[in-house]
Amino acid sequence: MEQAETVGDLELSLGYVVKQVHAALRTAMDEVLRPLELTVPRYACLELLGQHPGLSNSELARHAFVTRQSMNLLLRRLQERGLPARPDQAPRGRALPTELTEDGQATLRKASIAVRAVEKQLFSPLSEEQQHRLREDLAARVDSSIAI
Amino acid sequence: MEQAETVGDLELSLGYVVKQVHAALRTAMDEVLRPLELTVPRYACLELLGQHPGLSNSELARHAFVTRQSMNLLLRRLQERGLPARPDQAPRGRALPTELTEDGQATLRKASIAVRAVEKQLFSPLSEEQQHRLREDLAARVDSSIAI
DNA sequence: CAGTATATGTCAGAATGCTGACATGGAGCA
DNA sequence: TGCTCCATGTCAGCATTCTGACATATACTG
Repeated sequence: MEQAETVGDLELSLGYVVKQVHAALRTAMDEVLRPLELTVPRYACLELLGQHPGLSNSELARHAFVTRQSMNLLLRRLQERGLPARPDQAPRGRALPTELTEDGQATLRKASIAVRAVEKQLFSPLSEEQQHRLREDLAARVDSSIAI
Repeated sequence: MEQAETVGDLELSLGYVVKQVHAALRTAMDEVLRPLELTVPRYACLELLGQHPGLSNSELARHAFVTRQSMNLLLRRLQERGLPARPDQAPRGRALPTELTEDGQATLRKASIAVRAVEKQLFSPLSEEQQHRLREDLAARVDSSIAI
C-alpha cells in the first residue's frame, strides 16, 4: 500500500505547486500593474472586456473568478475612472452590457503588454514545447464548460 | 512576426489557465474544509506545522503565501481553538516556535485526507505520468529558494 | 563598544472579497 | 393568463487580507 491518503510532502503535492506558481504570478503582476493603478482583478476585468465587448457584470465575475457583488463594486470604481462604460438601462433583461472606452482600451494595451512580459519571463525556464504541453495538461482538467 | 506582445487570447495564456486551475482547486478545497471549520489558509497553516513542527509565524506566512500580519491573526484564532500552541516567551530572538496540539493533529489528519481526495479527483483526468510531468514542469519554474 | 542592518511580532486603519438578502426582468409551464 | 423558477443588479454587514508603522532581539561592522 504505497498510495498515501493524506496530502503528504507538500512539495510533492500538485495543489501546492499550483499555488506556488499562482502566488508568484500574482505578485509579479501586481508589481507591474501598480504604475497603472490596476490590480489583478481590475486588469482581468479590462482584459475580458477587451476580448469580449458587451459582457455583463455577472459574466465578468464568473470569468474573473470573483462573486458578482465584488465585480459590481470593482466595475463601478473603474467606471468612475472612465475606463469601461455601461448603459443606464438594460437593452434586454437586467444585464448591462459593458464596453471599454477609448481610455480603457489604451490602459488595457499598456497593461496587457506588461502582463505578457511577466508571463513570458516567469515561464522562461520552460522550453516552448514544455509550455505548450503544460497549457494542454492544465487545460485538460479545466471544465471547458466555463468557456465564453 | 507571429509573437504577440499583448496577452492575446486568454484561453491560450498560461497565466489564465493557472488561475483557472487554482480557482477550481480553491473552491473545491473550501467546500470540503467547511465542515471542519477550516479555510484554505487555516488548513495550510496546520499542514505546514504538521510537516515542519516549530515553524515561526513569519515562516508560516511565507510558505502559506500571506503576509505575516495575516498569519498572525489567523494563528491566534486557531490558538483560541486549541489547535496549535506557542510558548509565551521566545527561546531565542523573537520568533515563537509553533507546534500542533493533539487536537490540532487530529483535525489536520481529517483535513488532509479530505484535501488529498479533492486533489486526486481534480487531477484525475490526467494520467499518472502526466501528473508527474505537470508537477515537474511547474516546479521547474518555482524558485526553489523558497524550499523549507 | 556603539551604530547599523535585518528579522520578528504586533497594532491600527483601509481596501477587498464574501455571504445573505431583496427587487426586477425573462423563460417555461399549468 | 398566472405561477414558478432562474439570472441579474444591488444593498448591507462581516471576515479576511493588505499596507504602514513601531518596538524588540540578533547579527554584523567600524
